[in-house]
Amino acid sequence: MADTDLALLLDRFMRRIHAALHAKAPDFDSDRIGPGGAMVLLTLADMETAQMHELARRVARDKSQMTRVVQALETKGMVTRKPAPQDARVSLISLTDRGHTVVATLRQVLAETIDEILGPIAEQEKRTLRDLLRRAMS
Amino acid sequence: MADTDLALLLDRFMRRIHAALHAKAPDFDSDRIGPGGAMVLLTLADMETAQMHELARRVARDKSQMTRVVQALETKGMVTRKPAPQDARVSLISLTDRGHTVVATLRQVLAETIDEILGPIAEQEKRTLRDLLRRAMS
DNA sequence: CATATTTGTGGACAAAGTCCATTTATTTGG
DNA sequence: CCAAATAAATGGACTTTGTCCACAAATATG
Repeated sequence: MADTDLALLLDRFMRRIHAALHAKAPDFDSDRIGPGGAMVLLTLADMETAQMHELARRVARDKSQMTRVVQALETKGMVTRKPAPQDARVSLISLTDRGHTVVATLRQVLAETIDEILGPIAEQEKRTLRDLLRRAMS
Repeated sequence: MADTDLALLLDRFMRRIHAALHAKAPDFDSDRIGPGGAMVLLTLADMETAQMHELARRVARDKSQMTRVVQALETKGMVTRKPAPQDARVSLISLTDRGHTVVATLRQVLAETIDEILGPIAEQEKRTLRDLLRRAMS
């Protein structure tokens, strides 16, 4: 029942992350990847290659919006899109070299930011937190 | 370093919550409170009465946007705004009876939703999760 | 008391999200 | 084997959120 608070906490957490990124990352922001683009890039880094609808499902965004986000990332040279051999309907998205570079710096800034936010809790607990979320979100 | 994943996990979590609310809550949605409005209402329920800028800080939104959100909630009869006695600049926001009712149903739906999402993890662990977040977010 | 600072509001614009229709491929079941 | 259903991706049109800036009014400060 007090689970309700979780929503507030999560919301605040995400917003703090975004605010911090916005404030501290000139690189990140000069590329004009938004939070949306960033999530897609990070997800792609995990998946190596993905179809649009997989991607949309994973980051929980509308597929039409995913089209636009990916298009934006493509014109910035961070992802490529090529047709799948077995199924002509699907496009396979993957990171370019530039994309990987961006992900690397993005990860670094993100890690710093999250570390700051998670200052009050111990190293061990962070691991617990991550594991719990991972299990819940799988 | 692998903290990075946390951002993805949190993002997915929040989006799942929003999607679920959007899908399952006719009440919630017929009132046309958005996610933003909902967060404000929940926060207000915790604070009992709050100044605009406090509220804005707590839910991590721009103050000008907070103005608009609160105005919207006010015209829906969920919050009231009255000038503070000691300082004529500030308005004190608080929930109306209707606001409390909405918060109650909102909490219920939210709790269900989160419970579904957190299905994979145990009761005890949920408590841990909540505590960790609360400590980090304070 | 002049000057900063704080609080809230509003305008104008940019970004994100939502819903619906459409096109092109692929399955499916009769 | 082929109509009909389904799936993948895109685009249009619109609403909601978010951001940045300027400003008015009240209060704090030196």
